[in-house]
Amino acid sequence: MLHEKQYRIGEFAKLVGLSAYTLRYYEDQGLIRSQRDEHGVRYYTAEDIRWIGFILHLKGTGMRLNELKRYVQLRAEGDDTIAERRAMLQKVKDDAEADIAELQMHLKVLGRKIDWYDGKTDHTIPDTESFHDYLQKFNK
Amino acid sequence: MLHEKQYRIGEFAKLVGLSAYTLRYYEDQGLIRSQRDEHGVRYYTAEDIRWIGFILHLKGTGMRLNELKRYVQLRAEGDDTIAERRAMLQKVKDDAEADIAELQMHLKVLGRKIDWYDGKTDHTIPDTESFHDYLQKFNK
DNA sequence: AAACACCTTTGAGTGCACTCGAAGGCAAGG
DNA sequence: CCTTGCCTTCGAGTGCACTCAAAGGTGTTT
Repeated sequence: MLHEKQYRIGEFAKLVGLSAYTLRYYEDQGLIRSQRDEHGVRYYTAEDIRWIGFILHLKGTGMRLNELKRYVQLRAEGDDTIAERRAMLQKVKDDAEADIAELQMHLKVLGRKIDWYDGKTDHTIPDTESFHDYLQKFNK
Repeated sequence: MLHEKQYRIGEFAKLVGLSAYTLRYYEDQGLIRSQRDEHGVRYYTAEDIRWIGFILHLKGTGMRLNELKRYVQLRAEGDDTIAERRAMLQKVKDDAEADIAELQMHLKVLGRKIDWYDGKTDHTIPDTESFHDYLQKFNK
């Protein structure tokens, strides 16, 4: 504990894959905190790595900075806000799952277009068959 | 054929779920074309609905307007560009699939955080166990 | 006659999340 | 002593894809 490694912003930035600019920006926005040495220089610890990691997971699922701010604020308010935080995450999760479903639907059509190109190229699909007609076959 | 329904921009916009502004913008960008009546007023047909539908699938998989422009341009150049178009679509598909994989990885953590909240709420996870510790259990 | 839907060009505004530079200053290391 | 890395505030710039308004026009419907 006493000797936990401390990272200054430059090193920390590389470690978490963000720029120092972005880390300061996130701090301004209230998403992260930093400790300061006797000269006011920021430093971070392993705990901060975990926290950034977590918020990057949230961001990665499509959560916006504003929501993230709200989440962080609730966290600071203590355990009474667990239900609300849980609900936020659930919504983000549901939304992301809906996004995936939609994406997969689009990908299906894209895949069929690729197949159609292949069919045209190797003449297993007649020259006269349009992609639209080809697509229709799957909607039965 | 002779009596195929023609849609003016307002009606067409509603039909495809875009604004008239956006349709004109897409036309400027060379993504779509429109026919004109004797007064210069745009009109669209069922064929245009299919085309917009297709480009919305492409956009939906993360293709950018610039790529879409390139794609449309290749299409206009004829069948010689099929290989290149196929390759574009394949790349977009691969990228989208990678995005989904990443998203699912983030969602996994998010789901575990939700479970952890539930565990805290119903006391099936000890008060002392941090989310980080809880998460570790799954990495074996 | 007015309202409505469309047309044109042009240019500005929006939202999000950074990203960077200026300007001025402190402290440690080679 | 000079470079490097950090600090501050502030404001501007970036990229993408729209989104809209201005200003002036045509043609159709009520």
